Amino acid sequence: MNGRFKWSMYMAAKYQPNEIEGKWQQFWENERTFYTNEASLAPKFYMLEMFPYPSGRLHMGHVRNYSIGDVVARYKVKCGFNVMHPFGWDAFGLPAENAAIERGVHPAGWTYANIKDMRGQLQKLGLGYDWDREIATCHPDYYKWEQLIFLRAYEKGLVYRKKALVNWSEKMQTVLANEQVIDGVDYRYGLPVIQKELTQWFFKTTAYAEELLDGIDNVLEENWPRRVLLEQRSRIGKSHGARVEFRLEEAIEGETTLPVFTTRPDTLWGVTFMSLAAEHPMALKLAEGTDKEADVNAFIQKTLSEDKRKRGSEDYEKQGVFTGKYCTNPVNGTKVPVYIANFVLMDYGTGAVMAVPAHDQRDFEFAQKYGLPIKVVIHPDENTSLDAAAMTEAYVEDGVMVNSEMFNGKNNRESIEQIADYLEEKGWGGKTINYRLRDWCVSRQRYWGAPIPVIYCDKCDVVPVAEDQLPVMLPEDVKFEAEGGSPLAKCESFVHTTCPKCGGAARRETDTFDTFMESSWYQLRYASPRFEKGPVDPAAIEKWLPVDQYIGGIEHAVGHLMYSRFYHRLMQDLGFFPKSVSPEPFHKLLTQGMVCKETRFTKDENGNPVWHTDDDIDENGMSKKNGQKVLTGRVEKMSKSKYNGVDPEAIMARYGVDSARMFVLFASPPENDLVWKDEGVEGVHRFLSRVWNMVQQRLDDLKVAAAFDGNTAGLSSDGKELHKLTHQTIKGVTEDVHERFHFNTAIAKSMEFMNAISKFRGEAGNAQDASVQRDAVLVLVNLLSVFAPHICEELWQLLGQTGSISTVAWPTYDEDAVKESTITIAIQVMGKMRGTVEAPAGCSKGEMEKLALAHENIQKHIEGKTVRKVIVVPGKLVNIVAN
RNA sequence: GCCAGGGUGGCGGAAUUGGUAGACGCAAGGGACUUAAAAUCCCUCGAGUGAAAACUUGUACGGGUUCGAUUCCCGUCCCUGGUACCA
Repeated sequence: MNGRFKWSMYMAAKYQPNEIEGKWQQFWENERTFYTNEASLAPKFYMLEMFPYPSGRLHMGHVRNYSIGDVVARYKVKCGFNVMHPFGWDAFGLPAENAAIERGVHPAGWTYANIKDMRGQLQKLGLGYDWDREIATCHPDYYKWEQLIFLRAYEKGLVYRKKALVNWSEKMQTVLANEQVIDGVDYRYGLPVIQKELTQWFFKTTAYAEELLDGIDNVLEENWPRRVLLEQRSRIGKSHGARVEFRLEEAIEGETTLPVFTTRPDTLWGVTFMSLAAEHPMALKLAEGTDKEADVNAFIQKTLSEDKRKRGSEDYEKQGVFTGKYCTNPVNGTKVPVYIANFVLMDYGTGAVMAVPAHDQRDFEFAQKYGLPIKVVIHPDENTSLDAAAMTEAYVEDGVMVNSEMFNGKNNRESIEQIADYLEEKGWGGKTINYRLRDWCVSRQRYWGAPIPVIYCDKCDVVPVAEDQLPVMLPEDVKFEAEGGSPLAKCESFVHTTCPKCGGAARRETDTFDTFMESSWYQLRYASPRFEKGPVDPAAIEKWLPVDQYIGGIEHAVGHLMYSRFYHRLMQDLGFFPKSVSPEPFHKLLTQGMVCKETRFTKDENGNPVWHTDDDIDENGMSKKNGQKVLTGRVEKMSKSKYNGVDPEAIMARYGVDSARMFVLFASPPENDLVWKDEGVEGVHRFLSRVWNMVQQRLDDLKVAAAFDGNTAGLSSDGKELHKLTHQTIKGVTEDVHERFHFNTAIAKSMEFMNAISKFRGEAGNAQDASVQRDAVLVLVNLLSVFAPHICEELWQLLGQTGSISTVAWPTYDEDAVKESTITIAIQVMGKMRGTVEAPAGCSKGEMEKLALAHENIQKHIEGKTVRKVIVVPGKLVNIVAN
């Protein structure tokens, strides 16, 4: 013990997380540490993670998502922000209905029980939420506002009805969601699913295409992951082109022209036929009453009955049928045959395509198959011409226009705009912009969702439910069966109603909303979760929106994130909150990676894998199921089917919450996939134990030491080093946490700091050393408290500090204290490392060069050579060029 | 096919602007303590040569720019994700 601090002589208590964690969770709840203070004048910070579906079981993906969010929220609290960090439940959805069918439990009961269970599990994670703001989207107080928003949008013409195809199972007499259809058959019986047309409700998302693009350019560009923006841009799919109207031989239902969209008006003179989608409204009409009618009908029926996914697949054979009709190319009066083709999509452009086989590969293949003419209108250049008869594929590159009247000899790319202007001038079409984005179909033929507030009357047609009649409640007394259609449609008491207009007998809409409707505006509702006069309190929106930091899975890159961006603008335009609020709901986005684990398996007699959990394997690596040697498979996303999931509760029970949280933060940066390793959790658990033991062992010294006054003069050289490292660590950790969210490196720096503190032994009797050690330990606990809050609260208290570490200010560093007094200079000869030398900080270039040349090993390397040049990077490196 | 992002020890990952590659952790090996084990602590740890000092080599592969390249440029291979008859 000579020259050292006394160590506590009693046996310090071992780190036992389960004994302290509950206590501090209760403390935060009692003190309302993480509840928003509406009266606070501090700047606001709205922190939000994507809310979960209440499946009933917390999984590691949740632990990761919410741990990341909690670090940011805790950090912002410590930085003095007035933080709003709410939580809720995306509570409508299919699993509840499946549970009802399979186990006879009511979706509502099942859902609320799951919420209770999951809330308990989350609270055990020690997450700092404002539970006063909790919402569940299946609650009428939530969905009634959604119904109101829908009605207002309907009034404004932003909602409409049209026919659309759905997946229909004859066996089950019901509509299936896309995920319930696997390779064209249903998930339950494996029987065929057909496409059936139903009238459904749509939001006019397309009206916002341009605004959604503007938001990306003006607000999100720097703040959202590039990947997500790219996916959103490509989903919106803006493309410039021209509309061209081909004349029909005779009017069909009053239509005299067949409009097409093309991005290549420069190939207009090369059109040799026309292709229509099978769904095109004119498809059936064209052949009506002709000898082609039977063939055309058969072809359309065949195409429509095929699975959407199959139609989109690569090896799908391009087929078509001639309608017997022709239309006329306005620019040159050429009559071209009209075909129905199975590769033309009704969803894009006008559902009709002008076919230019010479310059489009699909049209080329189609023309060859059906013996249609190929007409070249672009040559690669003046000296190279194409021969249609000799072509083996379409020429899609740029070149010189030919056979195109007044455009002959011109560059095709440069002529595109002029041709569009020419069409406009002649009244044959004109410039246009087309979007890939489709209107949003919100009708779902399911029970467990928000009812669409509409009534159908034989006399008055479609009648919206009066606003004072909202909510249209989801009835509870319904039967759930796998077969026989929607429970809501069979619920007589729900369906039969009176018409609000004429008072006669009428029927209610029995479809419910897509669950993306609920998740599109929950971030707005959180600002005033119990507001009774509307979906949102405008004052609260002005105060809290936008969300400053949003965190969630990359799988929502387009779906949820596109719908909520649309919905935010929609609600703003409907006047629910003012235009002064940002048009974007989420200003910063972090998309975290998946939680994965290696898979373990044996093989059955057919060579197919039989997945194993860790518990299925004995200590010799053999299967308890079949006695075979267990093999290790790829690292894959944790899933029930692969048996590679890890139960968060088991981990928490074994290592404690802080270790579980810390591991998911330390194992990799948030945006990467995380590979789960039990040994890794043990590692961070060991680290936390070392912190715990260090504080316990030095507690007596730490408690009696005076607060460090910042005066470094009296410190021993080790003391000076520790003081410097303290400030360097604050700087490094702050930078890692602040914008980069690189918690893995922040934790690594804390570990290095901890290792240095453990090694530190102050000079005997040096009070300044004792103080600087105290300062270091307090800083360590403060920094770690955002990652491992429970142990840090306990240690903070143990160290005799008052208050909660959760509300103590984040430490700040002194720029001078961070600076090194001596620097290590790297010395290279011809760019190769040959040694290092210590030099005082601020050492001049000349001195650096002198020190480098004097280095023993360097002399050896430059011996007998001429020094041509010496490159000196101040404070870093000297490179000697010699030969 | 197209678009995007990657490829660094046995593993997860560091290296923020071109300047000492491999921080931190895991695993592994060796040692201390113990009757023993666990726990804990100490040491080693990219590959090769060497007793050591040191040297060679090394960030998918092949080139280039540079005094100097994991980092910048060109080409190739591989992986992951998104998207796909988009007219």
